[in-house]
Amino acid sequence: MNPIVQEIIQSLRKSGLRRTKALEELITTLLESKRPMTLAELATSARLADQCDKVTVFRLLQRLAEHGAVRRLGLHERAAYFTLLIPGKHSDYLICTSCGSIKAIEAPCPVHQLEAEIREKTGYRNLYHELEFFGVCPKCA
Amino acid sequence: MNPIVQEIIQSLRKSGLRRTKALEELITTLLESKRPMTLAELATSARLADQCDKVTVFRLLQRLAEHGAVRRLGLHERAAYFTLLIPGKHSDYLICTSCGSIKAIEAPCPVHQLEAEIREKTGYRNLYHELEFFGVCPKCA
DNA sequence: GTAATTGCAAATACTTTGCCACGTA
DNA sequence: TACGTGGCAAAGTATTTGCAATTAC
Repeated sequence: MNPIVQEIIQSLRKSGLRRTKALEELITTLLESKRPMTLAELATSARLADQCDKVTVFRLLQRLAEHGAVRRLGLHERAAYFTLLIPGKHSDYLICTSCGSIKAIEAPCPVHQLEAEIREKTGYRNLYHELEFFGVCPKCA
Repeated sequence: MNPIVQEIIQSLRKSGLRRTKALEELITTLLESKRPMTLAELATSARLADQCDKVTVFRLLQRLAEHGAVRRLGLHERAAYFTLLIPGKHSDYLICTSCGSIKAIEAPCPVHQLEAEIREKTGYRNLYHELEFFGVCPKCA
């Protein structure tokens, strides 16, 4: 099994979470995905569909978010999107408003400077940001 | 009545929308608000609560969004947020993850350069972005 | 054995649609 | 008059909770 998955689970176990098959598969699925996924997508994905109930995936995501292992994103859909939170990694996204495709943006994020300013000037704690670009992709146009 | 509201309604009338009291009050409310608002907030706001049904507000917002007069935002809540789209104006937001307060950020948006690059390199049309900062505000911390 | 985890069912929250009456132009 | 608009009720979609059974450690 993927050593990064092992590492994440190890860290979670210290917080009292138990190592279950569903947890393992969920983290693996999120890690393999190159974009955020919805609860419905996760629950019906190859690794999880026959593994456990949708509600279980929901509760796992909830716990993982509480422990800072995943982040819940907006991304403009009615359903919430989830992504693994890996220290040092950050993604902004490019989303097609027509077909809904989501791509991570390669370019370095231009927001860190402003984020630092806001942190200083406003005194907000645990600051992070979410940046998305919306438009109609070439295929749809 | 506010001349900007008049102007917006004029422009909408050219697209076939009719001037109704509810439309007027909705646009005025959105214009007066310094932050995006949810459907529920709008429907129960001073100007609209006794004016019309929630469903009517919903449909108005829908029409306005279709005609590019309002934009629907994510902002991480379960409910969608709406904001008037005024040419030349753009806001990024600072949101408290604890109390949910939303503030527009004064500083100039640092993303336009990247947005231009993406427009060129990817060929996406009608590109725009949404940028939010999340953190715990001083009051909540 | 104990506490975390799970499944299933049901409750909630928010959004969206249908249908017919009404108002604007 | 004609067609956009409004209200009310109901359906749809996504999320969240309750509780008893199960599993990890």
